[in-house]
Amino acid sequence: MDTRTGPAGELDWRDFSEDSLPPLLRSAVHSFVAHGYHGTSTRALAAAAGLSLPGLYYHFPSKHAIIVAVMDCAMQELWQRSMAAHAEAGDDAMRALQLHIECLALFHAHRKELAFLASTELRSLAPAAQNLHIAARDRQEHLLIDVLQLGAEQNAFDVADPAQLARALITMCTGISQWFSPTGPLSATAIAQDYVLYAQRLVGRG
Amino acid sequence: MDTRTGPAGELDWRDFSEDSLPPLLRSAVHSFVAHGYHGTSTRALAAAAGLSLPGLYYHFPSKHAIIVAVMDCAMQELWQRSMAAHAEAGDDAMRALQLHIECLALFHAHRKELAFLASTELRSLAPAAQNLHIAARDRQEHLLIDVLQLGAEQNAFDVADPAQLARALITMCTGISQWFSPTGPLSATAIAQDYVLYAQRLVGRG
Amino acid sequence: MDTRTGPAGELDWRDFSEDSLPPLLRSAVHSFVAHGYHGTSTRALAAAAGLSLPGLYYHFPSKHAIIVAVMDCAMQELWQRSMAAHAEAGDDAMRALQLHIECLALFHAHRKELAFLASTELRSLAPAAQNLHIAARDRQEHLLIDVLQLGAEQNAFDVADPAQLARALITMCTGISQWFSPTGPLSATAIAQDYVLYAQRLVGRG
Amino acid sequence: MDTRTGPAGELDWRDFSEDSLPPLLRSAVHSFVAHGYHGTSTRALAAAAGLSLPGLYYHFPSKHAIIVAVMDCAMQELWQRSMAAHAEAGDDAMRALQLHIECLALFHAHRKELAFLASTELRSLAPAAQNLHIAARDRQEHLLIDVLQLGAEQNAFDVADPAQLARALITMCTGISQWFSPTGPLSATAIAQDYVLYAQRLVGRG
DNA sequence: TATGAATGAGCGTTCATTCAT
DNA sequence: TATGAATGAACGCTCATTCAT
Repeated sequence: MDTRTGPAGELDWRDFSEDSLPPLLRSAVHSFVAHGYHGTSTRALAAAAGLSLPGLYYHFPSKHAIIVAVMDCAMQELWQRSMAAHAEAGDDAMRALQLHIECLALFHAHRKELAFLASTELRSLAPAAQNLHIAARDRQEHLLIDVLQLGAEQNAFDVADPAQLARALITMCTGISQWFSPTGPLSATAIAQDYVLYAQRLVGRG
Repeated sequence: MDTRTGPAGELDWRDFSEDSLPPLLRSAVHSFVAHGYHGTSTRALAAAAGLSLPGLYYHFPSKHAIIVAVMDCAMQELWQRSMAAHAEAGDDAMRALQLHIECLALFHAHRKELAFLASTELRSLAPAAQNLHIAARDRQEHLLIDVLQLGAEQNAFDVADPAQLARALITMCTGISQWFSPTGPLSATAIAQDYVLYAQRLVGRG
Repeated sequence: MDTRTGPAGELDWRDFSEDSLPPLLRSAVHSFVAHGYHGTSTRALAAAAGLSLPGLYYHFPSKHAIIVAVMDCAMQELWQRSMAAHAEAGDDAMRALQLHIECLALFHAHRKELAFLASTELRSLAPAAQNLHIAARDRQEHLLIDVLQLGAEQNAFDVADPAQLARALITMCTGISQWFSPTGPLSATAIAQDYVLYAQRLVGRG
Repeated sequence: MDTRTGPAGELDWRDFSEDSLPPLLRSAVHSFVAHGYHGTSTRALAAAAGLSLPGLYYHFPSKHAIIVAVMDCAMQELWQRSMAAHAEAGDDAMRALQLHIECLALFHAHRKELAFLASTELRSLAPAAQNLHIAARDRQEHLLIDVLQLGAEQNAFDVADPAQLARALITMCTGISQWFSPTGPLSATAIAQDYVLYAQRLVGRG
């Protein structure tokens, strides 16, 4: 929840040039996406990471801890980027919506595997971790609801049920992670622009 | 609201009063949704069905065959309802869009678990079954793409990239299965109406 | 142990024209030879016999009872043929040896599967049945030992250890069931003649 | 009775003082002989080896791999001993026959369980492994056929059908593994001598 | 007789995890 | 740090057998 304000500079929420995960988690994400949490064995995780099985357990206390780490990274990265986009938008509801959707779309395109896991493997978490992530997800969702609510109150948007529309917008963006391909015809940036247009239309101002 | 137009036997695509699954598959859907395919043991499936483990294997040759049966039912039911909706719409692109979205939304609300599985457990299928279901999913997707294309050509819609928008619409509707609750404040019918409005706006005619 | 003496005539111990097993046991022998007792399931037995599984259990109380029946048939048939051959031989030790070996060789060629089982699946029998068959096998073996002993005492044979030689002769003949083929170059009759010669040589009178 | 003729490293084919199997395979042989491959469970194998079930699978990838390893050892040991015996015999056909039979008899007595398995569980092997072992068995059989053929051509033996007689000799020796007991009245060496005599008689020179 | 439906026990195998080295 | 060796528990599945019909 720390949006850096120090000399190193504000986070550029549009920059996905650096990978956000340590190598071990990177390969774990790959495996989890391909076969699911329960469909991935610790041996497979170790092999994918180039480690022996006990080597894996040196870095993480359990298989569960690995997916928790993955999902923590996912939620944290999305949250920080969302906060940065929000900060850039200022008080304008329409601008906030545009940047929020752009942020969501970029994230689900550039971090498609991570994003996919975050929405898929919630059920695989132990109850405690699950509750934490549901809270984080709700917090993230409310960011958008608040934007829609604000826009509706300001008559900037024609939106009857902000919560309902927020869910529609979010799942729409989440879907990107299921079909986006970095080698496909559409760049992440182009997709994000399209989705911003979709969002404008959905709030009745397209 | 009986939309049957032909002789007895036509499907009323808005009628979800009857369950579409035999009891054994019904309980399997429940388990698979809760823990995923790989997270559900055959013993759990048998227990949920009120059977012993060999009893389960009397009815299905393998665990895999169970999820294939489930996904077959899902795709087939959605396809038949979609075709019926399409038939009701006739040649009007806007009407076709409205009924298609209504159909999708109703299905993902009323059959939320079945629909959720169909989009979640594709990766758990063996290659052959997977290919079959990818083909069915693509066929289903093209139904909507064609509507959007037609509307665009007729200038009924303002849509630049029908395939792209179709994916957005579909994932939007698919998302319903993740949060809809039959005991929640919104009925499936109400949600479907909202989503039809969303669709109209997304094609620039809302 | 009954060597028929009635009007139907003495058993022709060289005649293998009729199958000695009811069809169900016939197909069971086939399966047991191919995969062994423990490698053959009751389902496989039922299928091979053209029966349903409960149908199998109508005829036999258990899988074990089936192999017991098979082995009973094997031992009984060999015993009866051996007794008939013996009766034909009369008091001449050399003639008794010749006919005994001819009998063994013919049996292991013409009834190769049955004979193979009888020597292979003894270990699969329950203790009680196992003891019975070991006794029958020993009785059968003593038939030959007695012939050798008699011949040795009469100086018809040059045999130091009749029991030892009997085992050699018997396993030699038993081996026929492992490689004999009814479509091969050697007929059962020809093989039997060769083995009679082998036996004569082994008793030092070839 | 050290027959080594070359530099250190030549196998003494009459020396059975050392066990030829690692302990795990040793106990597996025991179990397989007692109950057959299909009648022996992996749990029984593990228990006999003093391991837990996964411990067994740490050393071997499957139950099948265990019996393959056993049969490989059996065939290889017999082959090496046979070759050494052959080398010792030189060009003399009768001497080759004598040593070959001595070698077979000693092997089937001293390695009775291993030898018993090699001739019993061929059918339990998967097709690929089965073909390999059939080839090895045929190669082993041809060793003796060639000796008989050579002796027949040299008029050292009176043998009409070398292949036929080879089978008789081999099954005769194989039979030893079924009744030999190290605590019985006959030593392996004594039995081997008897069987050499049998062989001499069978080739018409006893 | 024959079978559809079922089951307790056990199969071969793999799981996540541990620990001495 | 890293690994070879191990394990209790559970996996998907099949076994021989039964019984109502």
